[in-house]
Amino acid sequence: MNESRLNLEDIAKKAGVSRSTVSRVINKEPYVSEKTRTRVMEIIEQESFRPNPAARMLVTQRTHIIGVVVPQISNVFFADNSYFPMLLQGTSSAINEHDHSMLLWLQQDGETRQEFSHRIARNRLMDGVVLCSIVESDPIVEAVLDIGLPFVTVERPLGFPGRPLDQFNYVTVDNIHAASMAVEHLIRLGRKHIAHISGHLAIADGQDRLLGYRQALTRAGMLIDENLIFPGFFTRESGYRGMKALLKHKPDAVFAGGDTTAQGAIQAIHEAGLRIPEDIAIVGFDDLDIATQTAPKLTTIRQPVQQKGMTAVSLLIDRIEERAHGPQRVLLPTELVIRQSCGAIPS
Amino acid sequence: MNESRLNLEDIAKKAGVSRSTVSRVINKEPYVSEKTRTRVMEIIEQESFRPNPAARMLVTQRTHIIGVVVPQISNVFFADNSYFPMLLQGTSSAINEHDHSMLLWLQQDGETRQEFSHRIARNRLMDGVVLCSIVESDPIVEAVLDIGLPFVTVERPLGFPGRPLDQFNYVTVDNIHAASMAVEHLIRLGRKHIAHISGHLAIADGQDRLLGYRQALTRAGMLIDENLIFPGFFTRESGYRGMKALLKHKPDAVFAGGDTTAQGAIQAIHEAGLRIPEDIAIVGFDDLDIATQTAPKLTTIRQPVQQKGMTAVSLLIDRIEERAHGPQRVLLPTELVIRQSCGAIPS
DNA sequence: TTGTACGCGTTATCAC
DNA sequence: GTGATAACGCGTACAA
Repeated sequence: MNESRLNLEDIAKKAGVSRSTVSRVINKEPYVSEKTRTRVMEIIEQESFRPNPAARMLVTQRTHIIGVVVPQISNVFFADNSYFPMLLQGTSSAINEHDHSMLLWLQQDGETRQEFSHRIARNRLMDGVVLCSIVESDPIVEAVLDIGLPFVTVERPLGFPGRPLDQFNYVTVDNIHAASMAVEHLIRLGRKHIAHISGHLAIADGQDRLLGYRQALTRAGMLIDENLIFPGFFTRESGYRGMKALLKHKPDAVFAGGDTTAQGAIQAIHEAGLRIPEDIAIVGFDDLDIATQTAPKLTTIRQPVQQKGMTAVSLLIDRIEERAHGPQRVLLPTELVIRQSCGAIPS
Repeated sequence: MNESRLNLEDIAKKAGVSRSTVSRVINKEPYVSEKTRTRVMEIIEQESFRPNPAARMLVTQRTHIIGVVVPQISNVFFADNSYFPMLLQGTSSAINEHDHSMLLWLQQDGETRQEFSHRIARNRLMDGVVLCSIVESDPIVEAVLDIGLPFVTVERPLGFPGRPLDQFNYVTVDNIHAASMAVEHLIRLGRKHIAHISGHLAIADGQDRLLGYRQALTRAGMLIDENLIFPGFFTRESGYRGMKALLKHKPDAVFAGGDTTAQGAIQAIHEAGLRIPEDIAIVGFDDLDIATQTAPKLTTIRQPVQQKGMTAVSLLIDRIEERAHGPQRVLLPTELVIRQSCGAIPS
């Protein structure tokens, strides 16, 4: 909102019609003659008039603003990988497509999740929010539920005691199945001691990938050695530390919960003087940019991160505009991308 | 804006006062007795009432929304490095501190800069914008100038024909001096054939770093070999290609326009079977996370990216609230961070 | 098909 | 100190 600008009344005067007619034209309502419509349009164009959004919000009770909430789980946003920038590209694209605007919420250093959720809930500017990296009993989810703000999570929601889980809308990938695919690839290649550096286990993605790892081993009749499971945080650093710890137990393969984690693990493997894939094979998850920049290039599970963002926004706007009612869940496809880190020949 | 909520009138009724008094309390205005103030405050707290921002905007002509505009120069945002996430952390933090909200604008794939600038200018939700990666005669800058939207650039602005440059507010670092520091470091270590892979030369940061490179060589009495200058784009890929091209001319050192660029260059150097720093020394710029993840670790120029974002927001809000009038320029400090990529012993 | 009149929830300007 | 009341700019029944 800057300086003094024209309003509906001014345009109406210039066009020789009433304010309501101009309003009808702008909102593409019926019952306006072609003649007046074009005349009004011309003036609007010529003055490059845009209705005052605040006035509009006030009367329609809609802001056309979508919030995107990014909690700071272990600094993943601002330094560790490109997952969130890609997700934002996705949400931004869809939000733009729907003629909305994107309000971005980043958790601050030293701000608790509780405080963060308060900050979001106090703001009344949004028609709905996209939530990611949610954890069990997440205060952010509780807060938006409390104030009745429509939301979609980019993640399977975890337990929320006392909350009807069937009202949650979300978009994600089948992490369990995808993780199984990764581990089965390693099994197929003859690996016997397959380790796992998990993602953040407070997050569904992390939990489900661990579960998929377990299932794949079990299905193959292999024993699960708890020593070969290291709980990480989706970060490079936890991948590095995890691998260092795992090396004591002589794994011949690792499934990392994310590409960034894999990157850290690769560094640890190299520092130990071991070769990839000869001594240790490794599979990642996400297929971020870095997957093609490691040496050797990383075999990984590709998930459509941008599309997750886009879909989340679509679901959200459908809900806001009440085009959709029941719970909406979308599972996007994943794909095993074979590169050089497992010794399989890329077909 | 969700469902039916309470308004000033409701609170007033519960407190047994008038709407105006409640308004005064909320806006911390004087001329309210302590007694009524606390009573009203209690009710506000208890009902967790928040004034309707739309109504507020309508009358105050202020939205308390700051836009942050990120053009997509060679995909830098969503895949190539952590510069923008860090910048966003900075803006977000300051915006939050000032009780504003952050509207994020990302240029879309396939969207021209012209279209992007239109999309931004059409939106009337912002009190001001932070602009980055601006180029010469940038349509985005032209657009915000045209509509009179307050803005601050995170970059020294380039020529804008017919525009009074002295009205531009910006925050940046002294790129020329910083680049000189980097090159002088290489000279001090005895390097004779120092190459430069530049950043994007349409952007001031890119231009100024190149200039600093030239100045340092000249001051040292060294000849400038144009063959040793490769025009890049701040991306890893341009660093990789640039280094491949430069290797033909046998440089013994490289100053890269950014850490990501340096990362690409390092890869090319290694692939050529050369050693760092023995055969080629390399200095980067930014001191991003990746600077400590290359092998060897990267000597680089540190610039305070988050602080750039924070400062930009402060300047902007000062301008919006008319606390500041003249042009405001802030130069943040840089620092040479010596690691292992030049052969100097970190002191 | 068009115009009138009211309401959305605040802040600001007056009186008192 | 406090309370009416007029804006702010738009959408929308309702009347014409």
